[in-house]
Amino acid sequence: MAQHFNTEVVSADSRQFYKEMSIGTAAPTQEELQGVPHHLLHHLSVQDDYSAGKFEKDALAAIHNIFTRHPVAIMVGGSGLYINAVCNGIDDLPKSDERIRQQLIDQFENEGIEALQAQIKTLDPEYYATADLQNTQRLMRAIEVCLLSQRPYSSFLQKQVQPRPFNIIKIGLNTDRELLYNRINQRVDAMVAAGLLEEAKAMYPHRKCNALQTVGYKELFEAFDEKITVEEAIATIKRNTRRFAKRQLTWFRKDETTQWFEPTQLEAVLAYLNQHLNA
RNA sequence: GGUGCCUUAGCUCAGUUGGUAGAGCAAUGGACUGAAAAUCCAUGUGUCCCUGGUUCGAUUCCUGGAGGCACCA
Repeated sequence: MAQHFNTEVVSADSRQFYKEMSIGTAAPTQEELQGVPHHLLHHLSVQDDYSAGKFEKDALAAIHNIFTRHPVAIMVGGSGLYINAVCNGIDDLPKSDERIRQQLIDQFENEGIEALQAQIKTLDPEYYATADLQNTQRLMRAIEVCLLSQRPYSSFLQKQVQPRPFNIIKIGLNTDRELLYNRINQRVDAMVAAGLLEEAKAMYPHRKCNALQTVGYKELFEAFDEKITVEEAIATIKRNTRRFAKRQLTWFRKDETTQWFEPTQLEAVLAYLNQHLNA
């Protein structure tokens, strides 16, 4: 598609950002890039902090950069929250604070989820009323925002779509579930054949980094710690990738402006795009 | 060929003193505002191998058969 429009690509894949992670993230090879310039691909190290908020800024900068040369830009990827941040905007929340986050993790481990629930009930009753009270990560983030800002977390959530100075056309790709799962299983085997174990081994010292909380690596770390066998780890990678694909579909199906195609329907996608670009 | 055991959800198995069934895993649906390939919520899955018999009623008991495993020959 980028070749058809003679333009460039912005990656919205939150794991292909990291230059040390190529095999396990199925990052495109030099050959697959086909000479098309790609932005926000392998531009970070696994030790870097990154977030949806930073991605919004970086991606918008990359898109405007492309617009100085081409009338069309293409964003590709799988991380729904990150794509939403670019398409709709993300509210200006305080960014995470390592010290407070560690305090909350300690509190959770010592006092349980009830302590977090009680705290958010006091700090932000409005959020408490609708929050997923079993989701410790989300509770900790909400408490963190309240503590950092001295304001309720819910007061930041505008839920307003930010206007963008460009039109957005959304294309979704999906196929028969059995075929999709077969291809996922084959892809994992191909990763293993391409040296996934060696890549994961090299990342083992960084296993605590957020970037390594990733399907394909976290399971192998368990095998390196001899908690499971390598065969079990590979089977679990396949299962977790299937589940991840299902969650992606759940996320993207919610957006009614997305037009869905089979992955093989390049001509139909191009026809759809041309029709909407001229409109 | 003989003897014994087994056959129940996609898989591994539990169970019904006879009233058509349930765990784990897999799977399915959903949520999602700086950890998002993260995190969290919800939900079933059935000719109980086939056949005839006993019975108001059989997946359960009995006859015969099929398939599997083990041992003996």
